[in-house]
Amino acid sequence: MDTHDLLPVGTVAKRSGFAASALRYYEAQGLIHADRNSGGQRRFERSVLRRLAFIRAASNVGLTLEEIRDELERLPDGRTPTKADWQRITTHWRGRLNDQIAALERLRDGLDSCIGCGCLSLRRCTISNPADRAADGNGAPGAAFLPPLLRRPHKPA
Amino acid sequence: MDTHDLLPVGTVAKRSGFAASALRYYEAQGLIHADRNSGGQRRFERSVLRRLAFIRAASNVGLTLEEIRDELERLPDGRTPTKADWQRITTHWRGRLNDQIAALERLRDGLDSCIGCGCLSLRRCTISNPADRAADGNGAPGAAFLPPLLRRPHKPA
DNA sequence: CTTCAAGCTGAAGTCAACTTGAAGTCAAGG
DNA sequence: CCTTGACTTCAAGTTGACTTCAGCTTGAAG
Repeated sequence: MDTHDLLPVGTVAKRSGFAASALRYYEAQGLIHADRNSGGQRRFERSVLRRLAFIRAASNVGLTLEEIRDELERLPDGRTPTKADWQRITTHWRGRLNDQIAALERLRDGLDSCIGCGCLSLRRCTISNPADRAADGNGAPGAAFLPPLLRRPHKPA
Repeated sequence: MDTHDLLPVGTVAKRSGFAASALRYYEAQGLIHADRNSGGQRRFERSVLRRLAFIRAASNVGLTLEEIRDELERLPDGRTPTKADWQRITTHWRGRLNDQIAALERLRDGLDSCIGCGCLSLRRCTISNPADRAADGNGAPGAAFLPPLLRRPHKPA
């Protein structure tokens, strides 16, 4: 309908919910592509909106931009994912979400089991020591190690 | 057994699993306290280990250091939490974990419902638009908004 | 007494994912 | 033609939780 179906950055920003600065950043990082008009301004194809939806979904799932770029690069340029692509991807994502959920549940359940005990024992407490490591036998409170639990703050406005 | 039961920073680091630099940082941020010996070196009371366990637990649950400090400040200085303290705290934490778990489950279930559809519709897809906002009626793909899902990366070694 | 690991401070660096700012260009309406 | 708002680039700033560095001091062992 427009000049040639190409959208300037502000329009893409409004329609995608990303700030224009984020779109420029994504372009610089190679996650999205933009043509330029004669004056050097970005002109996005409409398919970028779908790509941005993918980016947001992936980032909601907790992937870093680098991982997202990798995943996008495995798709032929600009192609809409096929059913097979999409199954591979969602399988990956679902695994990740399940890991995160499981880690949180372990934490929460450890919390429940601790209610009222007030222990916070460094070597026994599931909350300060979720993965049940650090039970070295030398009497001293064992070191507590971190689980690679969560990803990304994602603080919007 | 030692001079007066006071631990230097390296020992606390080893026993707590935190790096010495992190301990100095926590002291600077007011999360833990250290006395000084005649030469100006930190000497920690053993109770700091329990406090550090608390800090690690809280940070595993996803609290920021600021929130942790607030929570610690609500306890009389250095006191081991009473049963009541601990119940209040774990209730708070459990709520937070449940929120996070629920958010992830919504995401995962949306993912399941999308398998094979390959849609990634900006206005319909639960993954790119988890909170089901952005259904403005004007034909254009609606903006996708972020849920305030997760906290803190927590990337150890 | 020597030695050197361990400690000290304060400033600066790191990481991710952007945002903000400055200074200038482009495009569309009147 | 002029104005205004959208756009450009590149550099620097932001946040949280630390780590690293430089340069110096302390303290325990031999």
